[in-house]
Amino acid sequence: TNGEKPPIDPNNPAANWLHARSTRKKRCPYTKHQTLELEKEFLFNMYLTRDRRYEVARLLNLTERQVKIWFQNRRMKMKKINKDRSKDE
Amino acid sequence: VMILRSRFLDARRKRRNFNKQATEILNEYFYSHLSNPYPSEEAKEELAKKCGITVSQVSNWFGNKRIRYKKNIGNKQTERGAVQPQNKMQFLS
DNA sequence: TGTCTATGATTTACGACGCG
DNA sequence: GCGCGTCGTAAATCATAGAC
Repeated sequence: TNGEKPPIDPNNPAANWLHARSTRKKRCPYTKHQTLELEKEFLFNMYLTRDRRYEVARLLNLTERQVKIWFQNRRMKMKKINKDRSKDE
Repeated sequence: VMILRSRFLDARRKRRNFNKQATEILNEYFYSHLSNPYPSEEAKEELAKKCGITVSQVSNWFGNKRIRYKKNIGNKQTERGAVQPQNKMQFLS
């Protein structure tokens, strides 16, 4: 839903495949401590209540949105791991 | 058996570069669909089978390829190989 | 053998879309 | 409509095979 062309557009690379959000927050790797605590919380429950999300965010100095998205990504990761394991025969 | 199994799992866990033929197949698909290098789930499955890798690995490869290709535009990286003179990228006007 | 860089995998952050 | 769910992805980063 927007452009943001790479620096150059030599001839016609046919690379119109969009994407490239200009307003996106840059990825910021979490600290070992943050990741460890998030993993512990995930072990306790894969889904967060509103209150728990607020508390975790406050404790780890992350936004609630970051915590919410971390859990979403973590659930996807778990799904992939389970899929790979099941293909182990 | 446990030892063999764990050894097998360990061996698989280690990353290995894909063999030349697999890379050629993936590149051929990529460059012949340059205007829209996003294989469908079905296409990914077929590529995975032909390359002897998993669908996830195909997805990883295309993700890496798209971003790294973009980062090179302007470079001489027309990358040899699969692009036939009679390119297939048409329409989309 | 000891650098490095290319490559496959993983980690953040969203957009698109679904459901209650 | 909102709010949180999944799915597929971009982009940055990680880990280390492998080339040199």
